[in-house]
Amino acid sequence: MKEDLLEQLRAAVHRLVEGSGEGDPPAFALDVPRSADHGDFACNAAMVLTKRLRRPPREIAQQLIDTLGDAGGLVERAEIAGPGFVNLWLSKSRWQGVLDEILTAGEAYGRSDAGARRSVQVEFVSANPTGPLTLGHGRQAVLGDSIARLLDHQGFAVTREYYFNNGGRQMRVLGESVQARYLEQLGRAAPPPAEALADAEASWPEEVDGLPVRFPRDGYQGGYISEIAEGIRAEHGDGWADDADGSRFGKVAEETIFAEIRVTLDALQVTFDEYYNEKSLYEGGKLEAVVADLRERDLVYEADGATWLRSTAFGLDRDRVLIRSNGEPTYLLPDLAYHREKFRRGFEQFPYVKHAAGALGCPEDAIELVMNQFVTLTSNGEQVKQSTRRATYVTVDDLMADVGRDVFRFFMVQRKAEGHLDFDLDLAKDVDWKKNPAYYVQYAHARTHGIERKAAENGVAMPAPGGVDASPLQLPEEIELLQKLSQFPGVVARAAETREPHHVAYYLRDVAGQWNPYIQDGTRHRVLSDDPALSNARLGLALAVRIVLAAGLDLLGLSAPERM
RNA sequence: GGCCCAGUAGCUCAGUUGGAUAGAGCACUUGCCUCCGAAGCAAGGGGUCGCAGGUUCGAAUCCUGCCUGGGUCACCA
Repeated sequence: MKEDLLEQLRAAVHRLVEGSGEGDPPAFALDVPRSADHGDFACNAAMVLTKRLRRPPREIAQQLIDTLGDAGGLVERAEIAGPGFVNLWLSKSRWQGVLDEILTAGEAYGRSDAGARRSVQVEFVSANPTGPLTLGHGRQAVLGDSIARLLDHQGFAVTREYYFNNGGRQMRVLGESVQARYLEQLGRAAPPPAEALADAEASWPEEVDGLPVRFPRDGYQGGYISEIAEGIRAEHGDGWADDADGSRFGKVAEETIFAEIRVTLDALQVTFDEYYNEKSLYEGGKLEAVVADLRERDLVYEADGATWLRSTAFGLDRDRVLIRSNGEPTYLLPDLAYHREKFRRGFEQFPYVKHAAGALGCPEDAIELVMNQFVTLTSNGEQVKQSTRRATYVTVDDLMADVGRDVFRFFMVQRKAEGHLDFDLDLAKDVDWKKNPAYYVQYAHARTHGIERKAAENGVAMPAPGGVDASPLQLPEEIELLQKLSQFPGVVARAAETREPHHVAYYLRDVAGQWNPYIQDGTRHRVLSDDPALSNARLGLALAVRIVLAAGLDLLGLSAPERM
């Protein structure tokens, strides 16, 4: 609808500027005005053209209107307003036509082949298996999944990938943490003093009450570590007590934790096509190859026993360590190898959902970072730092147990990604989740089914696509509803392009915000009436609303219930 | 201190490729269930869009400076 009009306007503008000199006509906007008094659409072309045409905007506006005419039957009325806006009204029948367009397209309404099946990889969550998923991970999970759904909806061939790190220092510390708890449980080691644990700077005694303190300085303090140790004890008794290193413990811990992460993701209805293991990069000489290639380009040098990446050559602030002096690579090296592998696997674009950790100097435009800030927690009016290691966090499982998947997802996707998401723990307990916008939208959807059930009781069938005469839809609120529904394809396209699913969430709230009052005010416009033609048209409207709401909810990963 | 993000109603946030009178939810006040679903509807109060300049027909939106909050500046990831 809007595109058709825009095309007509472009043509009209083109005719106006003909012979006025060189260059393309300047860009102008066609917007849906806030106030209905300003038309179905408003165009600022006349004001934008003043400089070029050297005439007052209102004069140009009049000329534009004359040139545009009825724009091939689209425009019913045009007015000049304010400093030179051209306000345009489309005929009612145009808007009524939206109804059948939606019903005919059905589930496909709003879909697009803009992506042309190009392959896109969305990599997200990518939490290392060192503990349960926290709210921060949950936000990434929901955000990344919705972006993947949007891109798929817009015709891209999407691969969802979880890249995880189970090699290196982090996992070693994890294993040592479990081992220490295991030995503590067997009475062969002593836990570190509580006050030392609480203080990040404190030093630890070698032993307590004659027992060695085995828990590592930067160990993981969560209760789940002890549970894993108990599991090992239940299975192996004290058979692992004399292990010199923690690698066996680390393996068990990794497997246990990863299994739990997958259960959580499952509950969120977030799925992945691939779990890419950092360890696989250590094999087959991939890391060495990266270093060698970089060295060839003089981007690598040795200093202080470590191997450095000359990242200042890319204009970054400082150089980074690729391989530590103890021979262990930093995360950066496998990460570089990982991205190179991505290209080798043929992906063309990578919206790369990660924390705002900063790009690693990869110059390819194809790597996109969707940054999202941490979820901050407040309790008693104070900020609580989330830390897996120090076991100060709220898990996805905790919150989902309280509110369920749909509310969780809506809550997480409702705010744009780069903003902070502040989560008040105390408020969360008091909050009435039934007043959540997620329910509001789902309720609007369920009501379309309620009406269908009522119609069935009355022996009235739902209209079939292609067979709906929408002309009985004459009320302003009915036309406005159709206008709103007609915006869905544009909203989805923009959300996919900008990787901003929150636009969909707000749009759905708007649609529900028009539909719920419409249904409620049954005195003015009952869907089911004595007038068969009117009933049929309004049932068609209910179906159209249902199609759009269901499609939108699905893009956000929410269910579209038939009753609540 | 450098860089990044943010500052919009009491609270949480939309709106930012420049458009007309700045929006929503929550909270608060007042009404509404013999009526297609009250997880709802109607009405109401609530604002120096952090501050100050600048750009122009027009600025919450763009530019400059400043203030405030957060993040980040490791041989952690």
